[in-house]
Amino acid sequence: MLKLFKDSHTPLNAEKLHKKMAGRGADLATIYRNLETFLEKNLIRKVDLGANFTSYELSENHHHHIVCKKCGLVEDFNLYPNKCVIDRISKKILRSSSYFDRIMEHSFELFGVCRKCQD
Amino acid sequence: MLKLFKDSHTPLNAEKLHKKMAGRGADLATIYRNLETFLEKNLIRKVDLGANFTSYELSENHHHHIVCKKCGLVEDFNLYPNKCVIDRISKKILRSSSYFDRIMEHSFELFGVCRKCQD
DNA sequence: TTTTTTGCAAAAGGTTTGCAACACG
DNA sequence: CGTGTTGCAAACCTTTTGCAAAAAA
Repeated sequence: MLKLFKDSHTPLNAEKLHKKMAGRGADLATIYRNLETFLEKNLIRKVDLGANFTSYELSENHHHHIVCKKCGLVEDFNLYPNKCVIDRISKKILRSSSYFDRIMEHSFELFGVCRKCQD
Repeated sequence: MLKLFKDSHTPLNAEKLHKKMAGRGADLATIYRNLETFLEKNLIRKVDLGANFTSYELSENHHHHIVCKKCGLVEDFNLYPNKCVIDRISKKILRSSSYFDRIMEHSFELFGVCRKCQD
């Protein structure tokens, strides 16, 4: 199942994984249980692309996404390789926070309309 | 219902709105329908705080949140008033994008553990 | 044999929808 | 009246859970 993630260039959700595994019979319940396990081991992380379901992707190679609101096209981006823009900003924000002194994760995705859908 | 949003310092979800309206009988279905209407009019926007439900807040006064992963405490932040940090970054990202030349929205939330829960 | 993982079916939880009753212009 | 809004109940969809069968150790 982790291989499916490696072979995919976009985040996957349970449904997509299920389809990709069709034949080698992996039940949806099993998929969800495996996802849970991978999350605990920090092998994957949740990605919210604005849909009514959760997607997942490998934790390695941290990056973010631009999502087309019409067709769902997903493009990765990573301004500075090996160093997330948000980390620098997070530190600044943390200094001005009244209740937190530790940040562990962040969500950051852009939503627009891709060139194809624009026309 | 919009007043409830104005009176709240945190994003609200359908369930919370329902409770706050208890007595003046607003059905959950009605609440969801109203939320949908407000979204279309851009009066409110969706906020994903990592839970299994969607929260909403007024569109005015754009800002983002730090969420405690343990107790759910939400703190707003806004590094530069009236000017979202992300907008500047978005432009840079857009320049390096192969498929997009327009971005309309973004998600950006931080997740950590608040001081109280840290102990 | 003991432990862990799987499939199936049922349940759960949030959200949406159909429809008839109601409110409003 | 005619249009739009509400409540209720049922439906929907994603995700979770119980349990017994199957696989692995």
